[in-house]
Amino acid sequence: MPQYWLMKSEPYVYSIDDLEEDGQTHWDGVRNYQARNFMRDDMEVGDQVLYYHSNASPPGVVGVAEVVREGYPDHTARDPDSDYYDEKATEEDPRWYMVDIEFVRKLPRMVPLQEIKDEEALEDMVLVNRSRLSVQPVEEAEFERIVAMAEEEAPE
DNA sequence: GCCAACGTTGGC
DNA sequence: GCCAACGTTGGC
Repeated sequence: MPQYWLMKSEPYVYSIDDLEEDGQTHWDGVRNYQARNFMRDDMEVGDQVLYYHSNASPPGVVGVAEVVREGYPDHTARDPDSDYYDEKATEEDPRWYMVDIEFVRKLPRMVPLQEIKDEEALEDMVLVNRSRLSVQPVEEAEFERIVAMAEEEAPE
């Protein structure tokens, strides 16, 4: 049984189209402990990911990806030239981790954050209640509901 | 561009 | 270990 997640990316930095073009990518640059722990400890190959565009207008879920490599050290933390460099990261204690994800598909339409907020079945989503977390768990029913919403017409 | 929410840092 | 200051995220 796969688990379900939501991962945020700013489309100007790395969009679903970029992921489609690349096929797969390292999810580097996460510098939040809670998000790191999910990647390091909980994500498994085959898990399904809702791909979310943050800082977009409107923000929302745009596609699906899949975990293809489980947590391993984020090498950008030890690269002084990287924007994500962290002097406290060492080989023995890498401090930051990433996973690899693969493009699965774009949804037929974006499901905007506002629609997610308006949907009663989604009121417990982490996205709605703790908006800052960039890697977060999603219930299977929530995942399926959002995918179903993308198959439907946008509400008036 | 503003600013609220919230996570992290560092002085004590 | 508390908590004020500070920095970042991300919606609007």
